[in-house]
Amino acid sequence: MATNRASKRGRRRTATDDGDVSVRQAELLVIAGELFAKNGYVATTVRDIADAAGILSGSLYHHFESKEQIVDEILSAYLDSLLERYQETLDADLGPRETLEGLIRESFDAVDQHRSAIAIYQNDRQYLSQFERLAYLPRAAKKFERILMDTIQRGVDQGAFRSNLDVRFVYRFVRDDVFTAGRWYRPDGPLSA
Amino acid sequence: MATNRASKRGRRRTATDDGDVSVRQAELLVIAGELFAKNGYVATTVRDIADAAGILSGSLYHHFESKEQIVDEILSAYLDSLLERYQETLDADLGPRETLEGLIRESFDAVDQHRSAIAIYQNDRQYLSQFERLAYLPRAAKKFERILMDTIQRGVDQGAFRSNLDVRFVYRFVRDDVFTAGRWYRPDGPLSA
DNA sequence: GTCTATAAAGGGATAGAC
DNA sequence: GTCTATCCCTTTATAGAC
Repeated sequence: MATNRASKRGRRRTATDDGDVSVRQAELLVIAGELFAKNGYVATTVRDIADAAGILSGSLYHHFESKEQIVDEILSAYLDSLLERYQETLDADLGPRETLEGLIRESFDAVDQHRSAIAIYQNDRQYLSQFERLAYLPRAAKKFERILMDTIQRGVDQGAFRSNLDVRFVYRFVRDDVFTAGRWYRPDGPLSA
Repeated sequence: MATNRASKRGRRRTATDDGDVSVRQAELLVIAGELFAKNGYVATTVRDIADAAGILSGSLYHHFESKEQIVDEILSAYLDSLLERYQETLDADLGPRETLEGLIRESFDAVDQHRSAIAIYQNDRQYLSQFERLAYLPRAAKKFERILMDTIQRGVDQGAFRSNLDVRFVYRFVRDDVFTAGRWYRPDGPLSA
């Protein structure tokens, strides 16, 4: 998914760029992310981003090839990181309850590092999916859904969770709560519903 | 709030218009609402709306004075209706638990009639609030928050709810679940958390 | 109530100087 | 790495014919 795309993608590199996103690019991504998260992708203009960064809009195109690339960098960084952590949790081969708790904890931890990305993902995913460059968004959503639902289903099958649980309902519950970015998260594990 | 504004507002009335939104206007509002809900307010152009309605964009301005008015009509209809139902529930003078259940039920019932409006309210509220015409949005949000939190607090004070309940947490929980439009609502009353 | 035609403003993006 | 200058396109909105 996004990782493959990133490596295929030909970024405009400068001499000081040793292979990853440059420091200046990273700064600009943070600024852009906050604006996208606050006002939405479409409502945020490249001029808004440049203004906030203290440069002119034309200068942005030294760092990024398009507005789409900017949001792409933000979202793929978030999704790649979260998926990687999910995979590690699954690879630990724990029981269903511990796995689910781990997945939820990873999701909540991501809130800190990727607050803007989560808001953008939540609000603009549907709109952004129309662009080929961001076509991985619905695929990522399905992937996360499958991981969570499989884990819940496994818990029901093995008797770790109540068998009358509506798996799809629990999934929605977990997803909505996790993605409601907030500061009220303590690692308890809300598994009752 | 929105009700006062609506009566103050001078709408462009036609001869067949007997005081409320005309049939054609209502049709157009449904079409516009679905587009706004799906793609967002900014990403939806007046041409998109006109196309979906089978007319040209200029013709829309026979029915509405601006794009802002269109979204205003959609959102104020939703908020006015919901607030009215909330008020009726409060006026019934029930106990805290029954009141809260009633409020939640009303919120869920509104999902059917105002599905588009809810999505718009959720996704574009912050952006739209910058327009004077829609400055009532944050005020409405605060009003609903106050009603729900007062009810919960009353329940804690009177011993109807557990006293170690974090009132603000329960409020967020209720709000997020209510506003997650879905088809999985049966009137149970999730008061445990 | 809709269409034609168009005005006025703002959007993303580019080329080349510095 | 940023600025100047500008192109081209899309957007909202209007005026008047039908």
